[in-house]
Order: sequence, then structure tokens, then C-alpha cells
Amino acid sequence: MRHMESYQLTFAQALHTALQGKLSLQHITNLLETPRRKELGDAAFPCFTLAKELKISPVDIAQELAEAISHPAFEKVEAHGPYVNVFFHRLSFSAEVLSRILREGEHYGDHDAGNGATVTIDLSSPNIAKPFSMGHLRSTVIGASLSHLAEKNGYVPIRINYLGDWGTQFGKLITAYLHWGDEDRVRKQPIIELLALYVMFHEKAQTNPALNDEARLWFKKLEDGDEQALQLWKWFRDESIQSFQKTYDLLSISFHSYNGEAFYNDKIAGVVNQLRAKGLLTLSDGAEVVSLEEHGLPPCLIVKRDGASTYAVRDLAAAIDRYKTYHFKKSLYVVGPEQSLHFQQVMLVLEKMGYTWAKEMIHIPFGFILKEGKKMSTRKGKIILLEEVIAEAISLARQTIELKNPTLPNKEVVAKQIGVGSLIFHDLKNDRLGNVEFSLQTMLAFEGDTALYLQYTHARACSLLRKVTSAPSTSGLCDDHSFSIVKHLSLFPVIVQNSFSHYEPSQLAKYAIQLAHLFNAYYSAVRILTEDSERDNRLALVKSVTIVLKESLRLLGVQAPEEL
RNA sequence: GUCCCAGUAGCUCAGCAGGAUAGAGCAUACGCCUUCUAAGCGUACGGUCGGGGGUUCGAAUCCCUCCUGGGACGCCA
Repeated sequence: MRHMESYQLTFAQALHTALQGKLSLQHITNLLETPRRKELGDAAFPCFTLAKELKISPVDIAQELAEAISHPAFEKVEAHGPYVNVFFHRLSFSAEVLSRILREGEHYGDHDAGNGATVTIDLSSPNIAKPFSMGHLRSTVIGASLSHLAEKNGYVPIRINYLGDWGTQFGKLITAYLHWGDEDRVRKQPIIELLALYVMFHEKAQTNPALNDEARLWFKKLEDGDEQALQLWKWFRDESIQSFQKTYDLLSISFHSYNGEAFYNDKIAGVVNQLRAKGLLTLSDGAEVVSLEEHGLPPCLIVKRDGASTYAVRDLAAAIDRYKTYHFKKSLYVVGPEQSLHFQQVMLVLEKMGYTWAKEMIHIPFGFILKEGKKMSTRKGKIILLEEVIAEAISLARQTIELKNPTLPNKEVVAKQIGVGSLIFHDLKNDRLGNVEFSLQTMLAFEGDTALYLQYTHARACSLLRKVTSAPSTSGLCDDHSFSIVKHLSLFPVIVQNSFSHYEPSQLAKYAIQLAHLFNAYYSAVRILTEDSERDNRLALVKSVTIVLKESLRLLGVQAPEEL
């Protein structure tokens, strides 16, 4: 990992000179690492590769290099076995880092890699007439964080909520409603009632397969513009969107577009015609498909046997439309891993159609939320409602506030920030692809690696700053605790870049946890407000920590109250 | 059957473009508030890095193979 770049570079150059061109500067830079333990130094150069080339013991090489290097930026250069370790000049390094953070404020870590190019992000994308489940939370929260990170890296993010508002599921829902539905009950509790109908359909279809045919028929009618079908569809859709909006408000997430599958309905025929004109369609079992045999993949189903469209065509139409509308540089799809094959197929079909930008489409899958080790399934009604979990989280946060700080102003606002933040952070702190076992207990925990830990640390630091009026000073600090924090703060810009380039908000989450941990250790070891000559330098450190912590949380989609 | 993802401490997970003694949190035990928010800090306990091969100075990390869990594999999305 490349840390503390300017100092690393200085070190690399010094090595380059000392080695008299035996290794290129680039090669040296790539070899540099950070010692496992800080007592060993701030940067290290392992001599193994050099030893191999020169056929000299790496220990001897390290010894020789350490003696040859000396630079005002380094306090000490020493050989430690086969490594050359350097210690940065703490005072100047910390002065440099802290003054930069104070100068740049929330813009510290901004990066212009994107150069103003557009990135579309397909996120959340719940299915209409189904409740907003825990699974949708992952897409929403990961997508929102990637959107913030994209912006921080100089891109212009476009958040698209590709609503699942079309498809055979509506045939099923209409069928179920006409058989067993009750208008008043649906009006009273739309989401719950519609889900019940959906579940009932699947139960009854087990013993009565004719229902499936009926559902297909209703969807076909919907596509053909049947009035009754359309009316029901619109009703179901409106009710659902209203319900989703409440959740988005709680999560503070907004979208640039809600164009869902239905929006592309009238563009499907054009895509099918285009495929046909290019000779890409072949008939198979009465359905029309695009063969992907040359890629070793199963064919992509385009038109069903009954003439109805498939979700693949809708994704094709949507991708084409998005490119026309936004001219994206990248197009991200934050969608579950079960659709990996589907996206591979869609991208390859687009390429076969001649759209070179299909290469810029990136599927960003994530692990499942499991219940007792199994994927949760809507069809069996095994579902946990996000709204209930959020309400539970906020209520727990409220209780904790009453316990810890009953005189806090804005208790209700803060309870919301803590409760919602803890859910978001729980979802983002682990590797995207890892599965998450659903557990209210861990999800709503307020100890350890949680949003609250970060929020608490931030509030604590803010509290210190509130108590003084003098301006922070940045002539530097050199004790162990301070310097560990400074080094960590200096990594932030790199973390911002890596989190986005790997599409992995968890890297940032881990970074923030570590920062909070270092700060809390410092807090308990050093009396920050003691009035001595160093106080204003300590305050500069505290201020810098609040800036980076708050910005980290913002990029994750979590709020950082100044007091709690 | 084929393909994809995962397997690291009792539990949840970091680490994985190979590098120095494998790290956190939870749980357990014990310390630390007359002083800046104890929602915190510290110490202890805890490991055949799923098994087995291989590549090399060096493997949790790369390659092969097997085992286990999950997912996908045309008319759901």
C-alpha cells in the first residue's frame, strides 16, 4: 500500500540515488511498505529482490543502504535485518499534514480523477408491490456511498432508482387480487396486503399450476394496454412508491431518476427490432434468444414463447437509453450477485449490437442477507421489513440517550441519526461480497465497531473544540500518540481513491474505525486542554480529526452530530 | 452436472497486485472516572489461517486438487 506519498517518494528517491540506478524509481516505489509495528519506523524497503539480483545477502544490502541514506525529511534511517527502515521527521511531517487538513477542511481528500465525467449508479431498485426489505437496504446504502465517493473523486454521479415496476410479477399480483383481494384492505395497508396476496399466489400455484398461466396472460394484457390491468398496475405502483419514500427520507437519499422497467416498455420493440435487423436473434423452443456460445455462456432470452418481453430486453433498453441521456463514463449496477450471469449476458449482447460503451458497465454485487443461513425469499413471505428495523433502531437509540445523556438537546433528531447510522454502518463496514446473517442484536449494537463509536468520538472531539477560543496552531507534534494519528490522517486521500476504485466503502469504514480508535487512545492518555505551549497544536490535531471523521461518515451516508 | 462467491480466535469479521511476531470487535476475566462526554481506555484469555499438494529465499495471500456452505445455470426479476 502506498502511504504518505510525498515522504515515500522522498525515501524512494534517496534509495534510487544510493542504488545508482540498480532499480528504477518506479520499482523501488512499488516495493516500499509500511512496517507492521510502528517501533520499526514509518516506511520500509525490503532488500530481498535486490539480494537475488546482486547475489549478496539482503542483510548486508540493508546495512549498506541505511548508511548511505540521509535526508532532512528523515529523523533516522536504520537497517533492521533485511529491511531499511526510515523514521520521518515528526515535527515537519505533522505540521505539513495538519496544516493541509485545516486549510482544505471538508475538501481534504478531494481528487479530480473523474474530471467531471458522469457516472450513473443503478441502486436500490425495489420491486413495486413488495415491501422494502433488508436486501434492498444493501443496494441502497452501498450505492449511496459509492455515489458520494464518486463525487469526492471528481465524477458527477447520477443516482437511478430502476424500480421493478413491470414484469410477470404484476400478472401474478393482478391474478391474486382478482381472486382473493379486497379493495378496502388494500387501501388500508397497501404494502402488507399486496405482499400477502403475492405470497398467497405462490402457495396456491404450487397445487394449481393453471394460476401461472393466468398470471402470464394478465401480464400480456398489461403489456398490450388492457385498461383494467393498467388501472390496477398504476394503483399498486402509486401505493408502493409512497411507502418507499418514507424510507428514503429516513436514509437521506435522493434520486435523479425513478425510471423503472415500465418506463422502457415502449422502447422494447425498438430493441428487439434492432437485434433482429442485426441478425442476432435465433429461434429456440419457440422463444427468441441471442446466442452467446462463443463466450461459453448460455443464450440470453429476449422474447418469450408467448411473445412477452423479458427483463433482459428491458435492461438492454435501459442501458441504451441511459447512454443516450447521460453519456456516462462508467455505469454502475449495485445489484445482488444472483444477477451476475444476467449482467454478463446483457453486456455481451450490447457489445454484439455494436455498443462499445458496454465495457464501461460494471456490475457491483454484494452478499446476501441470510436468515438462518438461507437467502431470504419474498415468495415464501420470509421477509423482514426495513421500516420495522429502522423504528426499532431509533427506539433503542432513544433509550440509550435517556440513559447516558438525558439533558441532550434535539434528542429525537440525534436518536434518528444514531439509529439510522448504525444500520447503514453495519451494512457498510464489512466486505461487500460477504454474506450477512440477519441479527437485530448485532445490527443494533451500540458498542465496538459501530456508527455510534464514530459518532461518539466525533462528538467528544467537538466538545473539546467548543471549550476553547484560541486558534489551532500547526507547528507540529511529535509524541507517539499524536504521530500515529497524523500518519493515519495522511492516508485519507489514498483511502478515498481506493474505496472508489475498488467500489468498496468498507475500506473507508475500516479507516474511520481505526482513526476513532487512535483518537480515543490519545484522548485517554493525553490531557488535551491543559494550558501549556503545546495546547494549540493539540487542538489542531483534534480539529483535523473532526474534519476527517465527519467527512468519512458523510461519504458513508452517516450523519455526525456535534453533541450526543 | 457446469460456472461464480465464500471458508482466518467460541461468535462476527480485517488482513489477500507474496514479506518482519496473523489483527480488530463481541463474549469472558481483571483494572481505569475529585480532572476535557466511561456510548470510552487498558490488560489477560483465545489460532493446524477448511484439508492436502505445488511454485520460492519467504504463502493466510499465487497455482492445482478435494471437502463444506451459499448462489446462478431460458420463459421470476
